[in-house]
Amino acid sequence: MVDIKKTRSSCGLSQSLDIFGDKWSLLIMRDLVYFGKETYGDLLKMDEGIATNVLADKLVVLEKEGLITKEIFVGSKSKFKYKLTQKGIDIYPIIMEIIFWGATYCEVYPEQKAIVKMSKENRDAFVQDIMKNKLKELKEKN
Amino acid sequence: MVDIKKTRSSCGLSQSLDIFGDKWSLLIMRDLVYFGKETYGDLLKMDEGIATNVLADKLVVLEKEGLITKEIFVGSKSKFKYKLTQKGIDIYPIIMEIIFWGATYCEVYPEQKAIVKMSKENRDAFVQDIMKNKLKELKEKN
DNA sequence: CTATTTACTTGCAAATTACAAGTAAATGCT
DNA sequence: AGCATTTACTTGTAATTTGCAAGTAAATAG
Repeated sequence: MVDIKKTRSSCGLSQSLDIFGDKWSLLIMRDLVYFGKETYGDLLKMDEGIATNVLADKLVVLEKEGLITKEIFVGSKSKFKYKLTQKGIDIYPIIMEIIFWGATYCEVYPEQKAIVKMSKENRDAFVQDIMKNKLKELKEKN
Repeated sequence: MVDIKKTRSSCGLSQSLDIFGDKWSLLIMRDLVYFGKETYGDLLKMDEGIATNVLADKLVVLEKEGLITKEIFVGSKSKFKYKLTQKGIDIYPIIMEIIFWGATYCEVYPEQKAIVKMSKENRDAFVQDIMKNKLKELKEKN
């Protein structure tokens, strides 16, 4: 059985939304990029309370789409480590842009508002800094 | 009956995704911002083929969330005009960032790839230019 | 005055998400 | 060695969302 990927159109927006256009994927990516989470258990503890089966499903999709990789923890056979690929790291500017919007129009916690204010003043430097760090981690391939 | 909005967390990302984190909302916004569509019928014709009930539902949500307004067409009683608010226009940088990502990682049509390449070279100017135009339209309140 | 356009609503099937519980291998503790 | 716990899930079922086809009702067009 060939698994044909049905794209709704050849617009980059719709194709992207076919991958991460849901209520959970970007939150998972946020926790991986921003909060440095690495395991299923860590992700499960996210503030928003994701269901176990939804997390498991999304991780499979994100891996299949090449945004993350799954590898065995060194020294432990029962633990897996989810890591971002370059493709996954590149999602970060999108997340940041949404957080910027949210800081203006939603009632977010003051801490986030402050971070946003600070980072907006030098948007590119901020975004690129975090991405560079993630990329370095990725290349260190530990 | 008070309609309590249940937010999953006080993070701007999750709250934003509660509003437009689905497969359709941003495509509707794209057509309004980018392709200058204004009516239900125009939106229904989008390339991705949205179902009539889904479009109707999403328009209600987007209006309730203050991203768009609905007004009667001047000179026609059976037509409605959907227009972006400032809050809606501010979604544009998010859409653009996703299109940028899509241009790198999805198989988008060449035309879009070219536009992205051009606009990436001067990202801020490009995004702000479109937003300024939309804002001008909004303020002309015709 | 009939046909078409415009903006939907309705009904029902299919897919996705939510919630609770269970499982199975690995590890930690005594 | 043996039992409890951790880790990473799977399974089942209910609720919600989406997809598709059809219908409707007011307004306009010929």
